Amino acid sequence: MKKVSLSDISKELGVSKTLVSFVMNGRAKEKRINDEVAKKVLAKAKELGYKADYLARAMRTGKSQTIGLVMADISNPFFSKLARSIENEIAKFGYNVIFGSSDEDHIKSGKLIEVFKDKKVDGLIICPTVGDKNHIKKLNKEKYPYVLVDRYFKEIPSNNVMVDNYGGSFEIVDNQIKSGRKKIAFINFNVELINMMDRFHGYLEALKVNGYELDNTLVKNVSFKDIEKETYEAMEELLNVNPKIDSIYFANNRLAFLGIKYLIENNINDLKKLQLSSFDGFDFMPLMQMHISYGIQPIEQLGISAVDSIMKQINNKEESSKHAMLPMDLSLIN
Amino acid sequence: MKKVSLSDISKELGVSKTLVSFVMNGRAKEKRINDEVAKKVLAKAKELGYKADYLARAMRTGKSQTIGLVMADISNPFFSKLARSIENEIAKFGYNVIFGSSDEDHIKSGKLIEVFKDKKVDGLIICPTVGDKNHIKKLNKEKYPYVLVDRYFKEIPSNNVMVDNYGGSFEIVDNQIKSGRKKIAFINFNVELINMMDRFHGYLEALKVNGYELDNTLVKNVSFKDIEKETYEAMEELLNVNPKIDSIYFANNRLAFLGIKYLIENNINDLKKLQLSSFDGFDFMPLMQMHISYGIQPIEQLGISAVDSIMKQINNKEESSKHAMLPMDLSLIN
DNA sequence: CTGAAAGCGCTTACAG
DNA sequence: CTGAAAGCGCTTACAG
Repeated sequence: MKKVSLSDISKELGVSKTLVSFVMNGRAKEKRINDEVAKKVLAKAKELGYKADYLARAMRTGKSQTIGLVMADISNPFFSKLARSIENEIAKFGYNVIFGSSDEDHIKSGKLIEVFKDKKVDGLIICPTVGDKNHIKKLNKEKYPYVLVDRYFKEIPSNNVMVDNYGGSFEIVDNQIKSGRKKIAFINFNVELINMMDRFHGYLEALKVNGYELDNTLVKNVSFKDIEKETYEAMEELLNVNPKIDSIYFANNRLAFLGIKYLIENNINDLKKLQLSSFDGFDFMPLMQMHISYGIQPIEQLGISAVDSIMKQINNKEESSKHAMLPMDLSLIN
Repeated sequence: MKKVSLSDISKELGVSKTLVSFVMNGRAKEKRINDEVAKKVLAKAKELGYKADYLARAMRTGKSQTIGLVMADISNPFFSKLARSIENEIAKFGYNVIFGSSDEDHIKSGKLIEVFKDKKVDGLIICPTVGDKNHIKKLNKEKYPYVLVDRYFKEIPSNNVMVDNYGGSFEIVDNQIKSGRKKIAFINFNVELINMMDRFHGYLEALKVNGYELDNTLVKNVSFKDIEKETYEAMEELLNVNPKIDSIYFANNRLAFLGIKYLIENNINDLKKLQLSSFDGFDFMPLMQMHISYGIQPIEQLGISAVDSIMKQINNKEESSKHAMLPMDLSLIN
């Protein structure tokens, strides 16, 4: 089963490669090629099992029908669901996706971006890390099609698709307050990711609107690398130093998972005394010992919007710097 | 920042493209190129910011430095963790991975395999679906590098990396019996995936070894597509028809999740009466209301072994049809 | 309506 | 030790 090329067809039929190429690319009408000839070409192509060589075409046209997806960690459910949504949506355009995980390390994400560009992806979908500013600036300068997902930089113009972190966070905390909680602790990451900052600001605003003072001893920031240890430490400090805490709000599901793990391991499970909430959840949250309020991120829509943006850019239909924001869904417990 | 090509360097330096190519590919010594000349080339390449065009090279050499990963569903934690393991491991060889989800549909997986081959991936890592036999046979015939993961076909030779489904399943059920359970129900998928069949056989063997009779009313098989509804139905039938059931064993974590959801929604949570076990788990299983015994699949090792196999094949170091089997880890509750 | 030819940026057999 | 040249399989401006 040796490779069939354009020239095999052209030779067998005694026509030029040009003609065959036009026909195979569906440009027969446009190029006003004789119907009979076009049919013959198509038939012969089928007979020989011709399939255009992807690499040759990609090299010539500069289009690879592939996009690159750079995110923090494909094994994290948020990202794997996002990846799936992107896969499904972009398949509609005949595209595939090549992916890489940065672990929130901008050295890694920078390398991934470069490699994917080398591999001539037609566009990039990126969940940028804090240090990715320069990479984004570079993409802007090169006018390389890309869209940021889940995070962006206020000071750098970009196409991006975001979740309403601020609004969702506000609602969750506001609900805690409305259900009578007085001392609401907050555990977040100690990085300057805009999505995490916005969640903090939502927390602040909910306090303010309800006439609560911010108590800095109630706010803990843990590092991404040492998340297990530091979350445990944060829980311990919160509960020991401040025994009046009656609610803990986790900035994401991983933190919530670890926090709940701590509580269960330490037999702290009186939900009347201590209520829990999390910015986003896992499927299993409703099945746990510790009931918890949580937000539901519109992950599928996030992927759809990202693909929409990148495909518009690839087809030159979109101006740059479009900021999209999707609302959160909430599962609240009183 | 226009593209710098080989010939740019060769022109500037007055040497041939051949020479530049050799130097850039680290074959200077081998080709016994003058050290001075080689250094000059390297310096000029650096000065100009030369980077070999990936597509041109790939077209010429037929190597894309990319592998294709075909699995059931990237958003399923098992597969997303596997994807991550593969990503990490293959990065060590300078490779990237392009992925696609088949949803256990062999039409989809067949298409993915074809597309990835079109895109000239150097190898494929595949979690095959039941209907993929012909696709695998075709790959065998073409001698295309691939390795099966998590499933394989007994009647078709292949390189594959498996988990010890039979042994792990045996241990789990044996543990239930040893802890005094008399009527152990089993919920599985109704498909002929070898991994699921092996889990069933492990269940059978544990019964047999302990002198239990197989009671067919205790075994339920649900479909992949209608999993939620059918798992609920299975749970209902099991518990109503057979009130003496004192243990339910789920063939995978998704089934366990749904089964537990059913139990919680129906307030059935007396673990003394009804014990639970699952072939594989989720991180959160220890945190749930319903305690459950579960196996822990060596996912990371699965990815590492798969990459090992595929890279050996790509580098022509491995004969075909190597069957690897990795042991399960268990988290058992009495 | 159709074709000869150039070119994308590499690699490599061949020649000296 | 080095180079001229062919070729991978396409696409497309140009010419008629």
